[in-house]
Amino acid sequence: MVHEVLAAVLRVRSATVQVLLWRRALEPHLGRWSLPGGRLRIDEDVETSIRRQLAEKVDVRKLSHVEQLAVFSAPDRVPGPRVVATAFLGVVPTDVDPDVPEDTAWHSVDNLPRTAFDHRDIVLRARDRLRAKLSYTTIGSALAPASFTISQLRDIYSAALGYPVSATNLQRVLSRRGVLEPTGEIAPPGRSGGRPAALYAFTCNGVHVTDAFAVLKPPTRARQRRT
Amino acid sequence: MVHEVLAAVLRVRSATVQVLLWRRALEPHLGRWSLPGGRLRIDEDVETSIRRQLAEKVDVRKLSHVEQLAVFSAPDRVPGPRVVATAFLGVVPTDVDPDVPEDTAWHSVDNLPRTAFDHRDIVLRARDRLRAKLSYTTIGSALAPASFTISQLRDIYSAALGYPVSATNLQRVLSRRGVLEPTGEIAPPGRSGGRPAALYAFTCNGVHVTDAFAVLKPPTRARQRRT
DNA sequence: GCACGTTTTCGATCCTAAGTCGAAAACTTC
DNA sequence: GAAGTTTTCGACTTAGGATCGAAAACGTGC
Repeated sequence: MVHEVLAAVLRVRSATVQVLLWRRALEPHLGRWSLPGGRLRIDEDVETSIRRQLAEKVDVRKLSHVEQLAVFSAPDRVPGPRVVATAFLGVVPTDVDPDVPEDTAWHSVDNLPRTAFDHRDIVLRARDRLRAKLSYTTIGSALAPASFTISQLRDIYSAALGYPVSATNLQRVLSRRGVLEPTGEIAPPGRSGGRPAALYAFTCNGVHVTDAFAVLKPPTRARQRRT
Repeated sequence: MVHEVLAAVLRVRSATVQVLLWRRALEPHLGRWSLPGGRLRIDEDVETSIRRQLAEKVDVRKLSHVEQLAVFSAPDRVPGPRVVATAFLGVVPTDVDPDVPEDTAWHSVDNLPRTAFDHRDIVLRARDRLRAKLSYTTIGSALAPASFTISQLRDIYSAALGYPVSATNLQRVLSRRGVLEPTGEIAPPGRSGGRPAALYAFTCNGVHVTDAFAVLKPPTRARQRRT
């Protein structure tokens, strides 16, 4: 049984969430758009494999985040011999613009072209995962550049979530969680003036779940009553 | 490449979280405890497969919940030919006690016996997933019986989370979310007296994420400012 | 029958943290 | 210097979880 790895690599650009797709040059589904990936080799685990294939095929070496999404295993998901796929969610920061080959391009996830196989399902699943994780993890740090103004960060969050976000609230929520800190630098004001914005950066390296997002927390003052 | 499906089936019993394991009768790792599961057949997807194998092997037909956990794919995770595993989290309510074969038994996840391969990692991952999901989904309905008192539910949550939970708070949190409702019936008081408890039931069928657990919510009054 | 222990239930209060608003600050261009 | 822009910050409101204690409803023992 063949096992393949696929990745929905997402980024935020021009106020939309985009996914990296490449146009199939072979049957079946010639001309349709599909996710990068390929066969799992015998000597690598799935995460190593997807990182290798992304680096080889589409020149995305500096993904800011990669995580498992789900296994897609419907027997007829691709024509011909059985192929089980492990799908990944990948994230690229807004400021990097990796060179991509001729046959690949970024597409808005809200306006996908004709996709191959079950890849549309995978893309939408990846988008939903990203949105959900913005609430309770530091995955925003994978979307944002190394340093940014609060307005820029608000635009990223707004685009990823699909609705307007308050800059004031965003700053307070992230600051309270201790994942945001000012760099001390100041960004030059825009062409139309306005107060120069302070630059911020995420304090965390990597994406992790924020503690204290959970409900039904453990008791604060350890009363050792028998429940 | 061989693909197998495995399940960490969890339940709460005697104030602990337990997992269903069976004792290997073959080499390698003869005598160690391992997760139920087996090979993926050519004509079934992974979820169909794990449900079939659980029903066949350990007589667990009425799982209250099943979900994908992760893919385990280290090249050397099992000796011999390569085997990639899709791991599942399964849940059984506290009140049912399925017949299990001779060579299987429930073990506390906090005190696991000698386990085979990477199955210990899978069990611990399943436990963590269960704990996290108690916060923001209705997975508690999969742990609990069809009807229960608040005290019983508190004991289930306390055991699953590993720390004492307030019955008052638990009831209010679940009620506010609209997933808990009184059945109208009354449970008989215990041997030592006490006010008889009202019986409750979950209003939801199946496990789903509670909306309104998210932070950075969409604006309530749709101000259409250009953000 | 009545005091006592037990368990459940419910209201009241506290507190943390998110959502909202508006004014002040700091720049631009005209 | 006046007007327009954008950022920043404090103050307030609101929501919802955490905690406490009293009242309710039962049994038991004297």
